[in-house]
Amino acid sequence: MKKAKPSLKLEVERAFKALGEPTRLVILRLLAEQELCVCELEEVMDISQPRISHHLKVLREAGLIAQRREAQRSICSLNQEGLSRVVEAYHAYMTEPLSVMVEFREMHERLTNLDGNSCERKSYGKACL
Amino acid sequence: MKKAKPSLKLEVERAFKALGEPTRLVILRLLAEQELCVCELEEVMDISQPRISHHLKVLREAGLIAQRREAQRSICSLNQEGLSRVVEAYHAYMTEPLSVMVEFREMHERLTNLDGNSCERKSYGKACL
DNA sequence: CGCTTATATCAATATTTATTAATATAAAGG
DNA sequence: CCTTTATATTAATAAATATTGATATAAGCG
Repeated sequence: MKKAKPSLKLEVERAFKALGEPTRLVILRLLAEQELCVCELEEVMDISQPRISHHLKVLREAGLIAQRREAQRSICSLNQEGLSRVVEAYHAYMTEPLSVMVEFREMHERLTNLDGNSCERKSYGKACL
Repeated sequence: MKKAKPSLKLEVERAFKALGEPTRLVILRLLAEQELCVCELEEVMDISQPRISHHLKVLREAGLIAQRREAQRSICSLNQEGLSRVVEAYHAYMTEPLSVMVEFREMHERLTNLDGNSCERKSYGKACL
């Protein structure tokens, strides 16, 4: 069976996490210049091959790049719509009603019930001294 | 003295890193509903106050939220242009010529000199057996 | 097939980041 | 001032992620 589609929130988190790492930002920027295979990235960036492969996997799973085989080589290319997809997902996440997102069920309830006395409720002890 | 403006790459990295974390994504989503002070976030999210403060700092430094004082309270609000700013910075990062970005100086050189023999150069030993 | 090239995966370690508990600071109010 | 409320900061710990070194897999070649 294929893996279930992650929630909007998880999808957004995964994409931004992939984008928020220096090595991966370099890979993306280089792929913006031209397609590169793994060993070329290795040579240009001067870092180890497993390290490249690891980051490529993260980027691929976030939908930011594509990889295809060509003989033994794995050719990497930038997914041009990558970021706009992420931005769309983020926008959907930010506008989807809280009542619709399961992970917000309880928080939505508490948010609705806010009465302006949140701080007072967290008394700092010494009450009975 | 004020701190120097970070490079485009660092700016982008910081913003995406701020966005790629589940607790912060919740804070952002709640602030999309309404302004909230720290203790309200604490109550709605049901997590500790220092934890909230820590994440607020990260979000603030990434330019994604604003905080203002009102009496003892610190009122947090979503920076509406936050994401578009980030997207613009990312776009600038991805299109700025490699020759212009200092951190790409050496990589740009090696990229230019790629000759299609990157893989062969990384011989796997046994050459002399 | 056996061999080489190219990439992927895995387990162990290092590094970074988040969380907690304790404490410090800031802002009223009596 | 002293006290309470609200938030921030700090040091210690826990958890997540990146890196490395070793090894496995995959694809062409003789």
